[in-house]
Amino acid sequence: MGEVRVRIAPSPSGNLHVGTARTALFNYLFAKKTGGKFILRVEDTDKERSSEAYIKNIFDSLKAMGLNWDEGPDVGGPYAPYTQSEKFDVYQKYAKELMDKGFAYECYCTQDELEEEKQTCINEKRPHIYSGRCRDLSEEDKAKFKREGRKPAIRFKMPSKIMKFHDVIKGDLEFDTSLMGDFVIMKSNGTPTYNFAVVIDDMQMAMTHIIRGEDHISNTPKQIAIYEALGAKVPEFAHVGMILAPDRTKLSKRHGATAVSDFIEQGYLPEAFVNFVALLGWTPSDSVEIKKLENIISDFSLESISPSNSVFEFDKLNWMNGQYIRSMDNSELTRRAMKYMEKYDTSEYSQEKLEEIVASVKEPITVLSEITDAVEYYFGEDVTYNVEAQDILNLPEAKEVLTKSIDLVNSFDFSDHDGLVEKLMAFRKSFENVKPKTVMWIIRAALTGRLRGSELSAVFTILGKDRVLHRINKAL
RNA sequence: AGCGGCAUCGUCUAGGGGUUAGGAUCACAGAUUCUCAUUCUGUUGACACGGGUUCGAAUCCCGUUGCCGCCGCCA
Repeated sequence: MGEVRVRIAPSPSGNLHVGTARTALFNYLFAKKTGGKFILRVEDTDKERSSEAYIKNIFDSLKAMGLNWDEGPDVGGPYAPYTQSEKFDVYQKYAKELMDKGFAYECYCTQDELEEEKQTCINEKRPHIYSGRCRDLSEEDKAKFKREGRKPAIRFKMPSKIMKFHDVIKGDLEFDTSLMGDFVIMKSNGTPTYNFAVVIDDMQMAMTHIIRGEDHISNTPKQIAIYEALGAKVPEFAHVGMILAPDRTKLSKRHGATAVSDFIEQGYLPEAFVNFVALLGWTPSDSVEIKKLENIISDFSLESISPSNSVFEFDKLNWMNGQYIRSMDNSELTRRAMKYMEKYDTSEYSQEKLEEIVASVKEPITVLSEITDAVEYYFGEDVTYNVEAQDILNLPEAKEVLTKSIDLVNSFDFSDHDGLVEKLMAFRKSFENVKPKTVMWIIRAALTGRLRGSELSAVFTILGKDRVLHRINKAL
């Protein structure tokens, strides 16, 4: 077998979808594993629904996930162009070839006629298949239709037979193509339909394996028929199950995020996202689930992908993202967290201090966007107290604790963190009738306005003596 | 309606004629503790149903059911 060539062929009619992202990932993994090429092709034959903004989103998302392509619209390659709208003439050429060889014919049916035919089938409870009434149109008929101003579409003559093919993931598949009817390959406006354009491109671009969602299984016999009519080599197929929302319907806007960029925007790390998505259908052989892309590559195989659909649940994604956040080094984490701290004046802190802040709040965080709220009390002179904090500060013992804590703070050497912790630990146990935990709560409430957050020692050192005293006095 | 695919804890999955049906996540409990959390330990929880083949079926076969997909001059 020669070099493996696989592709991801998104249609730029929306941002990069989670399902497309996973298909891209599997293609990428397979290419890297086999030393082959991963190609990006833009399927924008439907001009109305395609846009530049979506193309950019798709490219950016793929790059963010680390799925870099060897050939594509931007980087070029030996089979350029990699954008379908730039090669309409090519499809026309092949459509003509198919007509010349008798594999295709012009169809002058109007939308209304087609619709009527379909309704009849439905009423008679027959499968709705195009009748093929234009198969044997005479030249006079054609001329007549043309005079009426009708523009022909081109249909492929679907041979009637039992078509069998092997799918790397699903196994042996069998279809009765007599149930499919002659389908359109060129629309009357001169542009190709999906089923035709993919085949032409995959053939021209010498794809060896077609790895895609199982929503394309039923299209496969049609595509194979075109390959055969063209005398081209049929590639291997591998159909991956669908990704479903928790309610087991198709993942859509109403379930929240569906685009990779939505997830990144919310603060999911692209590397965590890729890792999670890989686990939808693929399992590491050593059962270590947290794995970098390069380690997944060596362990990957197409055959081991699960044939069934999988439900996309946030629980595990959140857990995994938290794992990535906690294991990331602080300077990198801070760099990525900056955009979630834009509402604050971060200039009051040095880079080093900012890293301390981020490090001190990162533990409970599952998505980066939670940083915004988590660091709130590190900015500004005063804090606002939430309900829990108010209750604690209203405790009768609060006044005593806070008053005494002023002496404690005055005794601190803010440059000696260990010493500070030692004094703090002693302080919390120094009350006879106030529990250590409550002592800490009172101070925490005064300094941060809440009962949860960074370790208190970190709050002290980051805030600094002046602001600590200010907040204690304010609380008093 | 027809055609195709799929079916193991709630979810992601391992396994694939004889297993205490394994792991991860979630939930719950305990331990640790500068609050919450993290971390650690433990617990609950599954082979869709009915036939068949077999000494033996969750595993193979058939059927049923359920879910998903396709039946477009969308991709």
